[in-house]
Amino acid sequence: MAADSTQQRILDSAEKLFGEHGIAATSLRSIIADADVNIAAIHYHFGSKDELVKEVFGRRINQVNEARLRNLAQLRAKFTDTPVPVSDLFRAFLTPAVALTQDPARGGLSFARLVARAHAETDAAVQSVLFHELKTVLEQYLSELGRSAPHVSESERRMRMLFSAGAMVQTMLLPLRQDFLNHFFDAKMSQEEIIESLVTFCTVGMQSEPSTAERL
Amino acid sequence: MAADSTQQRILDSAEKLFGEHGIAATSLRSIIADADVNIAAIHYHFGSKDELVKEVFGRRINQVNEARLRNLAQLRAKFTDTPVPVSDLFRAFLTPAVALTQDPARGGLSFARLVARAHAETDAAVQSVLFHELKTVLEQYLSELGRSAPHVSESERRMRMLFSAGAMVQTMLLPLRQDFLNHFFDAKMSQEEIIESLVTFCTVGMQSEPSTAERL
DNA sequence: GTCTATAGGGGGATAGAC
DNA sequence: GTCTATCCCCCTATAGAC
Repeated sequence: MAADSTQQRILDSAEKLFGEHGIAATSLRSIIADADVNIAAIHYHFGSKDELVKEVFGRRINQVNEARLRNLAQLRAKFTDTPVPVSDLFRAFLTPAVALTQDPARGGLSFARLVARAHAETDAAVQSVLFHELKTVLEQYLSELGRSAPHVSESERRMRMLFSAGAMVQTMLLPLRQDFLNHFFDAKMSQEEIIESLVTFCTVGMQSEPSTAERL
Repeated sequence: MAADSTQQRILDSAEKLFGEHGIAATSLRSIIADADVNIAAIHYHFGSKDELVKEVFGRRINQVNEARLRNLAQLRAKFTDTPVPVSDLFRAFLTPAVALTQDPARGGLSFARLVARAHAETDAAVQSVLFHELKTVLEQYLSELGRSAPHVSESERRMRMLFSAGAMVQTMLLPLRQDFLNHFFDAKMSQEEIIESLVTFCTVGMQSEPSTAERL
């Protein structure tokens, strides 16, 4: 079956190992060992390590960004006369990525880890593949936020969108740090509770008046 | 002079290259080329690459965390009867790290980049060196936040501290992405404005009532 | 403390048989 | 499409002269 083809097994193993050890630290030899394929197969199907990296990202990035755009379209259809509530916008934007974190069935956890890594990456090639489609999505959400939070300046909205993305990335990394942070977070929160907590955090942060914090 | 010693030059170059390309992708050979020293010197002074990594982190992590604790002590001395305002707590916590980002004089930018990378790292060794002292600092701030934001549950406060750290990391990475994000942020904000924007974002996020977002 | 030389291993990539 | 065998490079680390 197609899901167990050589290409698929290589992509799955590469995604897992890239996420665990980083791209540079992952050798093609460790990938072929994990995927139980031959070293030559990786060059036959992908040509080079760089091309393999692009394929690993390309396979999943689209599904996250497409889900974000679908969610946004639904909200726009629902709120025709009034601006979409900011909390709904953040829930629509954040859920597809964070939910991937707890989808161990199809290796979502590995990809979540890889995305989190990529967000801290400054390499131009990785940045390019990661942000190419994300930029379009961000501009759409920012345009909608212009209607939902008109009292906040454009540059401030973009700044706060960056803060929100940062909070999201740390949330995505959370399941991967159980060994270390188990005693830092005493109470176990469910996935839904974590997402709602994140949505609230980003929403009030996006909405706040610039001078609000001085009184807090 | 001591600042130009072989060890210092190795540490400076290693910090710069680790931040730019990642630890695994940085060879000792590229470090000695940048530092203009001999390959054997690196082993003579540090023993191995792993030990060098520890030294690179150890040299600067302390100064950030010590500044955070100094700032906290000052606030505690200033607010003896009333709780310290949340905004002051975040400013005290966030400024030492973010300010490092724009201290190109002594390579602070390189280390900021490295720290940002390390925050997305799941490798146990890196996590250990990064969070060993940070944990103590976090617990002190969380303890103070317990007095300043008593209406928020303990687990929610810790969650929101994680979100804030994520926002901080993305802020630290900001100066490194000028090539890509120049057209995403139209208006240039000063370092002080960025920090204040981040402080406001984290403060209102930490303070918010759980049900607040539903109305936004 | 600093150098050269080299050991010893692992890396990506390719040629050519099947 | 998949295999074996191999090329050639770069890597970390060390030995030993100065």
